[in-house]
Amino acid sequence: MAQKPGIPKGTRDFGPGELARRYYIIEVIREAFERFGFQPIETPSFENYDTLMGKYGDEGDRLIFKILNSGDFLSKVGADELAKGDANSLTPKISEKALRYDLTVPFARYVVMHQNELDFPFKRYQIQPVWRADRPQRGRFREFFQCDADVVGATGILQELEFVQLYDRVFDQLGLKGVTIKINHRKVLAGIAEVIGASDKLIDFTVALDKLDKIGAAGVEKEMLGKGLAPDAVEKVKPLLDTTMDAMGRFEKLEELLSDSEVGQEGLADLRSILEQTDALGLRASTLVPDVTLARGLNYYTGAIFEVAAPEGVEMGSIGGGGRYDDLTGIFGLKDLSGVGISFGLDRIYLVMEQLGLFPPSVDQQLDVFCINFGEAEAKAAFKLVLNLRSKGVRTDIYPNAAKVGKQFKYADKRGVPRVILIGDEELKAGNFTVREMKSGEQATFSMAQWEDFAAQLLR
RNA sequence: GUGGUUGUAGCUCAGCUGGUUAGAGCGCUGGAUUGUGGUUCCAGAGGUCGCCGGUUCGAACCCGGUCUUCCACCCCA
Repeated sequence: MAQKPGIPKGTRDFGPGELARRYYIIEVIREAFERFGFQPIETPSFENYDTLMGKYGDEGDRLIFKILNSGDFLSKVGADELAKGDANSLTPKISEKALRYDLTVPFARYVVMHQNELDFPFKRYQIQPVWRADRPQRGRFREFFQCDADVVGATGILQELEFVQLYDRVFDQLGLKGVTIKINHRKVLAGIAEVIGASDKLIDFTVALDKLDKIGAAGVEKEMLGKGLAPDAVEKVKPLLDTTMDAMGRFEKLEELLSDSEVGQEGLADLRSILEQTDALGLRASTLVPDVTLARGLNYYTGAIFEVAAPEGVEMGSIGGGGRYDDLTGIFGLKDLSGVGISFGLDRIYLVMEQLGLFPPSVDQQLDVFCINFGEAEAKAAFKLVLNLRSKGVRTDIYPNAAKVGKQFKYADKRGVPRVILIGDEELKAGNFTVREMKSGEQATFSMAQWEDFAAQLLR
């Protein structure tokens, strides 16, 4: 009895057409990473359970895929414990491994484990899949690729400036215009919380603030009150919730509000200087915008926070994010090592580019020449020519058997080949090959001896 | 994890208040055309109606469960 095949929800197969486009994006990102001096690393797809758990907050823990122990996974569980049915205390006993949830925490683990081999500041990039046990939606998958660049062991905002430029270079190369790079600062958020006397509720406060776009000022106020923030504290935040004001306007309000907060001032100084210097350096495809409501990665970011929004009119969550974490390696025992990094969401960038029709046609053309097979003797000569063309870097293929010519042409057409070579008995006798341009239907005949000229012409 | 939604041919979808043999377009295969694709014409193949169970004389259609899709939360690339 054959079973019906399927793949787990939130996962996808990729066909040749999709992969050509994905590789194109990856190549642009990779080239940019290397141009900016980052070095590649890879880490295992699964880590020890304890390495990942507790690093992303309660919500994050829930979304981590746990791997069931091999063999008798119940051997360490007592009968009474099993009967209790408490999943939280049971899980660590039956699972010692978990699928990578992001690339940042594994990187921190890598840095700590290899600290004696690394030259600091260490700049690495990493392009690998990560897994989250989330409920899928458009642009949200349970298996997806992140493309991360981080530097550890470097302080000073030159790094932040560099990451903004890196984002911009990639989006410019991809032809993705109108991207917004939003920036905020963890110390600014801490400053606001301090000024309004809600330092102990920092996370609740920022999570609520982050929803301004979605639920509006009234919704944010309601959520803050619901989370137990004092009414007069919420009142003080109100000026920041004025959605009629643009980003810079709200930024100025912020400067007023934070005049008495030392942390707040530190954050503002960073932000101001990143904004000013970026302004002076210029950006090609994107805009850098301060956004007080931006709050993410609260469990480890300590300085600047980035989030990248797709161009206006495209319905898509963030296509990138990042920030500075002063003590990420601290949890693994290596203190006082500052890190900053950003991430590109490959799968979402793909969807945005698809929607905007930004893939160049050349990406979809994966074969330069296709050779028709007319029979044994003809194919022998043809195959020689095919190998010659391939040796020069021309992407060439030949039909494996002497099927009907019409069928072979149809196949060539499906593969999107721009030109077809014909070597039938006429050409074979004369020592020629005929080239048909599929689009125009024009045909030209070359002498076999001219194959190098023909190849050179294609590669121009 | 919560609430909702979707599932019929390879793809996009029809299918009436439950009624006989479940349809269309595109695609696919073959032929018209044994050295010429993308146009045209002709013929053909392809479905346990997501899966399991229930109600009924009778279920693609109604009910329950389950899986899947998409959406809103939560959170996030």
